Amino acid sequence: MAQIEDFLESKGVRPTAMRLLVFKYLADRQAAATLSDVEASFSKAERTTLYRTLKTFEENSIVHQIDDGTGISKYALCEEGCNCDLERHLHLHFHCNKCDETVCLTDYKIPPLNLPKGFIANDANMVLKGICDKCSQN
Amino acid sequence: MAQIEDFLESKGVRPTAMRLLVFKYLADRQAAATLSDVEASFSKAERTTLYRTLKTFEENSIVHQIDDGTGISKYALCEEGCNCDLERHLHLHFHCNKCDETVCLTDYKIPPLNLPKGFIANDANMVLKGICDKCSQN
DNA sequence: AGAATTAATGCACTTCCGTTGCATACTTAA
DNA sequence: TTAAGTATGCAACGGAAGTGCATTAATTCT
Repeated sequence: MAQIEDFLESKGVRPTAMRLLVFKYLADRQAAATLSDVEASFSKAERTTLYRTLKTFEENSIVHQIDDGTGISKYALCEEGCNCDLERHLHLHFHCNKCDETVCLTDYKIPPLNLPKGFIANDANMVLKGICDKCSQN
Repeated sequence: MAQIEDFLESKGVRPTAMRLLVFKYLADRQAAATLSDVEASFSKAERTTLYRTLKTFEENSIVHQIDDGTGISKYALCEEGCNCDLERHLHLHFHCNKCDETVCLTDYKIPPLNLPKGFIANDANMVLKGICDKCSQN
């Protein structure tokens, strides 16, 4: 917990009790979490507070937001050493149609592409959909 | 218009007046359209009707839905010969942060990837974000 | 330490998009 | 022409995102 505290401070985020708990929740989780997911495990906390906690984390490059095509924003901790501002999380995300969970495939970078003249890309989002490793075992 | 009529029928969709107009609207447009876009140009028509028109088009592989990360579904006509059911529209989409329009880059296919063991992908979504050709000229 | 300032939280409420149910109008087939 | 099926219009719901404001907690300054 003390480590988390230091970490949040190093990111310029005040380590309040709420934030520590939310961070821990995300850290203990393999899959990306929606606001509702977080809400469900902190029944005592306000939706808005959790919403703003996630926003704050995102603004300070502690989590990254994932748009996996379900229409609901999900959040996942940035990898250690992931310089979010520069590399913009250009890794893959995988959404399982069976368990409906979305995970980061951090080792898989989005392949570079030569776009048509005039198009300048500075961000990318790539989501693969199918059956994840856990679900394909059963 | 008669061509459109035939085309819709060949796709198993009844060519009603509304549908012909919506199809024409999409065909005359370069960028993908949101429901609101369509709504705005058919002020006399009901939101729901347009909504269902787009759904019907989608179900019958006339348009494909695009999730460009703005959180709002967009729709674009399928390319001629695009066998939506089989190839699943695995082309790129480009979202311009300046004009907020999303276009299909139909010539750019999503590059194949070797996923980790256990992951089985059967669909993919890839959206690049930046400045489009029109906006980069100014 | 105590007052003043700044930041975080809680509560209420709004907006926007997607979606559904049901009644009515229209089309097609018998 | 009647019956069946389909499309449209209207009303309403639900979920998620977001905002405004009052309250509480934490920090800073003197």
